[in-house]
Amino acid sequence: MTALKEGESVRVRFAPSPTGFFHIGSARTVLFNWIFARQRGGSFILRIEDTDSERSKPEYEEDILAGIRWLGLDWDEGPDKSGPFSPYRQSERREFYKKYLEKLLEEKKAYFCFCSKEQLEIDRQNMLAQGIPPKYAGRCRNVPEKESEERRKRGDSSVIRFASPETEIEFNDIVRGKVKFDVSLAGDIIIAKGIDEPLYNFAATVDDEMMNITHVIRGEEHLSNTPKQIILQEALGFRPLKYAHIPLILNPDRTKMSKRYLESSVRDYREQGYLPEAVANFLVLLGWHPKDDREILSLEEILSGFDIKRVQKAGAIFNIEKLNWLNSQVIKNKNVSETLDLLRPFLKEKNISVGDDFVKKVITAEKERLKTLRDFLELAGFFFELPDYEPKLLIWKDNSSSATKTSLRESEKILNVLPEENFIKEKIAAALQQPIEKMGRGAVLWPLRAAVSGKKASPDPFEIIEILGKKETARRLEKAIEKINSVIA
RNA sequence: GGCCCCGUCGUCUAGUCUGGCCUAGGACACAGGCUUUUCAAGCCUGGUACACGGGUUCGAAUCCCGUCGGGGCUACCA
Repeated sequence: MTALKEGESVRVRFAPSPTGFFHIGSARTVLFNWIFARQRGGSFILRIEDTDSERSKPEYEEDILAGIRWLGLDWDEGPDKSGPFSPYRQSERREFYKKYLEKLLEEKKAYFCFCSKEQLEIDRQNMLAQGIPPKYAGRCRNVPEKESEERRKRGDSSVIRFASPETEIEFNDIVRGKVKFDVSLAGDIIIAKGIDEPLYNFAATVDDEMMNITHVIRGEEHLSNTPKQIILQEALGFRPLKYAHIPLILNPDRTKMSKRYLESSVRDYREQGYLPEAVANFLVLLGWHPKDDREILSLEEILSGFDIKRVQKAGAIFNIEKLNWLNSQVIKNKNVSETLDLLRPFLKEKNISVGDDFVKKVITAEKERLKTLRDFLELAGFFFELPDYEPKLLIWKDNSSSATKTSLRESEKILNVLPEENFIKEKIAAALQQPIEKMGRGAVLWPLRAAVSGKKASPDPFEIIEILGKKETARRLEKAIEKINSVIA
């Protein structure tokens, strides 16, 4: 990348439109922008592009802000804090757009267009039928000033079009290299619905200039908007910007990621019990790879190793398996109290309210099995309440029911005489040595484990018994014996 | 359809600019094994990829051309 001039600092922005919950693809765009700014001591600006008042909702804006914070990222200027270029919400900046719109109109670089949507659609179909690329033919480009004014006064509905130059635009994209577009193919684009209602390409161009943005890092879907914004900049006498279009996140069928296949909003992942570190780590790995092949990275490590020039050009399929693995690794690296705090909202959801000490023991026993925090509910639920299970679960391999009963009885007897203070796994294991020698490990331990967990898979019985304690273990063994009796009878 | 972008294991990718060190490396997933009372974790082992076709070259995943395939955009959305 070209070095910046002395004293000039990097300013990047994330400019979402609050028309839906914070999307996972947007999260990656934020991440890349944030990294870019932080690596260079620059500024990261958050700008809300809510020019579409129909679709924009305050709750979506809140969700976006909350999502960015959740990821552990921050911004220097934005709608919630004042900054040198306030306001940072486009709906509050209409006066600026109006000023530039008037300038364009005055200089005859833009004009009012009175064509109806219906007429436009007919034109479109005609061009398509003739095999010509559909674009606005410029019918209203030469409407005399007077007539235009009269028609507007009369109340004829109109939009503002940019009188697009017939030219080719070439720019150097940081990730894709040289990209060339023939601007004339797009025709005269509509830049505003009216003098107070700017549209995306126009508003974004004005703001990027006014907010002193130096680099635009955004998703590939904006690649074809770039030449439109460049011709607007040129017409307005604005500075040129540098661009980086990052590859899209894809569905398994390689189309743009959507709800059809996978959860696509950040809040979904949070609610499923993914941790922000894992999500950020995963997202940055979609399109970029660390030089030394170490893939489990903290934000700090990402910051020191990431290089936007090395990001992949092709889109990347969202591979949930890898996210799961990364998430399990992050969980494994948390200590017990951290994990407990992370788990609290999930526990609350299920109305599990037992002492922290007990939950901590359960966490220790189950932590390495968790892919997500939510898994804890399913995996460790039996510690809080014994699930109902089939009697045959108690039977080890092809042992008989009566042998299973004998084994369970034996274990029960031993555990009943084991003093409460000796309910720690080593002592429990030692106490059970005798029947194990007599009947074999599987014949003793499988029924025991099934009895205290009620599940096909769980931590080992010694650990479970220690956590459950003498009383609860006895209760569960009794229940198991009842069950096996019912089979025998 | 038009414009633009892209194309290395099933997936994410290293390598491509500056051709040889690539009999293509890593990770996830998968299979097998070790451990073992189950599951998980951990450790070990394994298989699978340069889209295709032509060139250029002593030599191509890497350079050139073509073909095919995929995607994005083509709004009075962003």
